[in-house]
Amino acid sequence: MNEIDFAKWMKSNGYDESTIRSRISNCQRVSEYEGDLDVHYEKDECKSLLKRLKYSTNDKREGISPRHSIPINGDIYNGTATLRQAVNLYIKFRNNSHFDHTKNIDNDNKEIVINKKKVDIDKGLIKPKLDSYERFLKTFNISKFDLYMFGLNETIFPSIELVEKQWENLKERIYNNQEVSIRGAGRDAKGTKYYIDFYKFLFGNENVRKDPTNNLAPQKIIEELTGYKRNVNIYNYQVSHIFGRTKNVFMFEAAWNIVLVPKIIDPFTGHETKGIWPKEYQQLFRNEVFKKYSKYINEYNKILDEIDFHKKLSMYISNIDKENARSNEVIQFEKSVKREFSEIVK
DNA sequence: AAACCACTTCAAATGACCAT
DNA sequence: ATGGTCATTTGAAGTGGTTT
Repeated sequence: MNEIDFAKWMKSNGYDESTIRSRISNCQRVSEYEGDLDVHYEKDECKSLLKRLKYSTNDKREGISPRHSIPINGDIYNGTATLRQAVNLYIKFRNNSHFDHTKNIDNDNKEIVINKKKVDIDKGLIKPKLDSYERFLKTFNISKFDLYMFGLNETIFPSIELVEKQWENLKERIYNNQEVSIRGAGRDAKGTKYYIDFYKFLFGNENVRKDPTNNLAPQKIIEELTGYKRNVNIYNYQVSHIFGRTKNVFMFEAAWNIVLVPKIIDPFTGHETKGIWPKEYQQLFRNEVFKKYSKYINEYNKILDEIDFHKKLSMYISNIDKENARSNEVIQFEKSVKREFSEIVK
């Protein structure tokens, strides 16, 4: 649970300081007994949790005990209603936080310190947060929102017709034993041989290749589809896989998974940046992409079912096991391939 | 012992919905 | 329209503990 940003968000929405404290306490109490709110949010936008937090006047009349396990030392109806409301507020915050606190990022750099002992702050045991990106934006008077918008607007996507054609062609190659590339897997690309072997088993395709530079195929694809050639007519853009999964034959070469990202924005798309930044930006970016490419994302998810991926994988793994006792390499491969073939979800 | 603080619980205000 | 019922929302009151 992200108390600090939740507090900022409530503040920017005009909530009273005491209300802010109350709602944070409420949410913390729910988290303590029912699990972290962020986890609930990621799982199902807290739907199952909210179900348990339902308690009507009728329930009260009939003396039904609450469906949640949070102790309430008082009126269950009222208490449950308060907690439910707090969770709903947190959901609201999670749903539009990336828009709301970008607006007033520059207004005040004052930390709202929640539930920290005042002495500790005075003694300097708790330092206010310092973030170089925030300092940078403040110095040059750029709002976070504008930076994000720059990133979204300047990211180059291939045209949708070309994406469509290329995707059909890619699937055809996969299913018809033609050449397809993947990125090398594991240290020194040792895991790649398992991938290549697995694709033989899965589609009878014997022509899956490890990309020689780990990025040659995507470079070429983006060049063909957009007309931009690196260091010839385009500079300081980075070829980037939106959904990763570069060892997955369906994903490494899929044009709908590849974009040109301005290098200045790249830190927000990757994992080297810490804190809320990449999370926020990725959320915005993903929303855009889900709108644009929902057709392909759905199709990809369906393919996972159609090829019966999980069943085939366990068949394949148990096959290797017969010859080759359960080695570390195989365990690594199994983990990796499951990630690479995971469903794409918002 | 007074002031302060975190946290929980409660009561009142509000508004949606429904039957009349 | 009117009144009743209910869920939701809000912040103040209450509680119990710590700090000054």
